[in-house]
Amino acid sequence: MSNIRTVAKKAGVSVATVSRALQKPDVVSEKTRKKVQDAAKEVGYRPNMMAKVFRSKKTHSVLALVPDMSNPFFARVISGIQKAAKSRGYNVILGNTLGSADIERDFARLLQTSQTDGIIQLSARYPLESSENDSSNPVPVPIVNCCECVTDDSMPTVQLDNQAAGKAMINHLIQLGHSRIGVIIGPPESPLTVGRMAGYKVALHENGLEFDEKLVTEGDYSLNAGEVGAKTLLALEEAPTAIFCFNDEMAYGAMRSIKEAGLRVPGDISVAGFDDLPFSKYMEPALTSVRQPSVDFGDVAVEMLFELMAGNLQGERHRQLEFELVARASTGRAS
Amino acid sequence: MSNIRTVAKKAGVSVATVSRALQKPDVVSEKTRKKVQDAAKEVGYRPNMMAKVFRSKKTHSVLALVPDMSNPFFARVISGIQKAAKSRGYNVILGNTLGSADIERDFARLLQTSQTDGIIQLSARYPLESSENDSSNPVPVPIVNCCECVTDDSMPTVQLDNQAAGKAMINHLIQLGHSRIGVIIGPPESPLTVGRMAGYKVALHENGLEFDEKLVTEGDYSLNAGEVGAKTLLALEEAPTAIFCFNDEMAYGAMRSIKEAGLRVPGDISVAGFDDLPFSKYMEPALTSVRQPSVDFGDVAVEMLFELMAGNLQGERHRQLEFELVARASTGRAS
DNA sequence: TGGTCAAATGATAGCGCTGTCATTCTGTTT
DNA sequence: AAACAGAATGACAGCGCTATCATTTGACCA
Repeated sequence: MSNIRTVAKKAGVSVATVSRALQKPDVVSEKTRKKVQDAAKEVGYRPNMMAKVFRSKKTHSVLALVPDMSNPFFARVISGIQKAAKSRGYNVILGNTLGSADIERDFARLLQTSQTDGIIQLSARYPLESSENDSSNPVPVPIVNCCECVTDDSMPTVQLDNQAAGKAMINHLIQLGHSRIGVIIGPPESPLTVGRMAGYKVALHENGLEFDEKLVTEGDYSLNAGEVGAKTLLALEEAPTAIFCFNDEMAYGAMRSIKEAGLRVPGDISVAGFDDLPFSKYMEPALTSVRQPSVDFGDVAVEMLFELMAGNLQGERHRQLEFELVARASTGRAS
Repeated sequence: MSNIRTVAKKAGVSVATVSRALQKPDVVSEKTRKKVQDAAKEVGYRPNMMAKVFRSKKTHSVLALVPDMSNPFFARVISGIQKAAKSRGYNVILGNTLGSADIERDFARLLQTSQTDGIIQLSARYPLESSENDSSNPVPVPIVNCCECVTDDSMPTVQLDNQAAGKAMINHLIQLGHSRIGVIIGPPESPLTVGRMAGYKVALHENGLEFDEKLVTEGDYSLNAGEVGAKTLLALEEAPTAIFCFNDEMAYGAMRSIKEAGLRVPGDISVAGFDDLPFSKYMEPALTSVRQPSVDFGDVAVEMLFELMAGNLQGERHRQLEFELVARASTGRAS
């Protein structure tokens, strides 16, 4: 393996000049630059990036912490992250945490051991031990939260206005004449769930409707959870005429249960989701949902992370992206 | 940031001993080990992994090259890769190539610049320039192909017997009485497509059926491609009574087109997919498909890659995983 | 021609760690 | 007690590169 010294010898210049010619071409004369480039090509020089990383203390990589890679929504966010990172010459290290705080911490340690320059966290937790979050630390820890909000206000986030989104969807259903609206929520402690639930309650309240706790079922965002949740809601004495699921996959599962029970969507019961996955408009009937700008999430998160890493996070610490209510055939007038 | 020297000083030993105490605890006495560990904790020592990587020439990371992250099948394979890698103390760098050979090469260069120890390639191409594939190179380049096969026989692969799988599905349809079976294939040059098509033809031939080129449509594995492909097939003078899509997403799209045309699945036309995504059994009707052991793919690929990196790839260069035909409601007797 | 200044280049230290080899310590055997 | 083996530790070079500072070169003008 040829190194920088080989090239220097070949080109008849110093190693420093080789380094400069290759890293900041504008500070060497055109003649030497050419000489160095030719020499490099001739000896098949490939810079040892690890040496560079070691010396320059920049790994040029970011860590993406994601609870579940095979969740299509996250997959899309990640692909946005990766694209944005790549365009800045950065690599993405994948941290599939399976929702475990231990695994998260484990991965986050990559930051402390100089293996990554920053972290984008897709779940609601601050991934480092709190001792590391020491506010006495003058340098901000380069971590950005994406899609989820965190209670810890100091952590920069890019997120949706989940309350507004929840409210918008419930309003949509109320306008269609529904008054008993079931919800299949995510983990109750998640800020995301809390936000959407708040929107749910506000919308009910503003329309003079009572909140009924029995209409709230908990799920884990899986197809199966939607199936089970819908069954639970259908079994109620006063079953809802509409079900709002906190992600599309649960909505798919819910629709399955409803059809199995011999009911029609939306004839007998309306179903709405959240995320608006590409598949949702292919559902039968096509699913009403709240579109999240998944790829943009990745984009903005990377942008914020870079500002943070550069030490000049300008503007909002908490940025909000726009959602869009996409009304399709799965929601209709209350029967 | 405290370094190894700080710890050495604190513990009253040499830096070499600190390194040993932390990296290979069994070669130092229990007393010093304890001393070092305490000192390390006291000064908050975090080893600089980049220095270690640089020095030891092992990045402890592998690159996963994937054409499309948001394809659920790939997402699952990747999550298998990441899990297997992590269990060996390795990180996964994500290379979303969007199918572009240039981007692939770009990423693959991480190998040549010592930024990664090995590559798992999820598409059919050899990612490096062919000059790098020089067989005169005594050290095998640590690249494993996963899910796709490659024509280049020298590249280790883990794959399905696509021909057998294609044949099995066609046989299933023939047994149901279908004789005009449409297919929506992937990129025609892909070995994966070639294999499944070969199975298609063999099954036809063995059952005394004619191959009709008009029944073959090309797609790009997207929902939309399935939709378009099915429309094309339905518009044929002699439309097929069954459609076999080379992945599940295209099957979802196809089912949509069929229903839109006022036909029923499987009453008027049967539909089958490939991959058996978790969602497929939630489809209405539930989709008949070929199950691929997606997570296992990742597992085995990592295992092979490690053997390769250790320089002792034992056993088969081309490993095969078992598929399973999952017959569900979307395929039925020919009308 | 000589002086001045900026541009270009060279020389060199050292990033934090590990691998190698030399040295010291420990316990056992004669 | 001497001899010795093996375990434990120390000393130190150096991985390939970049950052820093020193030096040289070249352009320009008085």
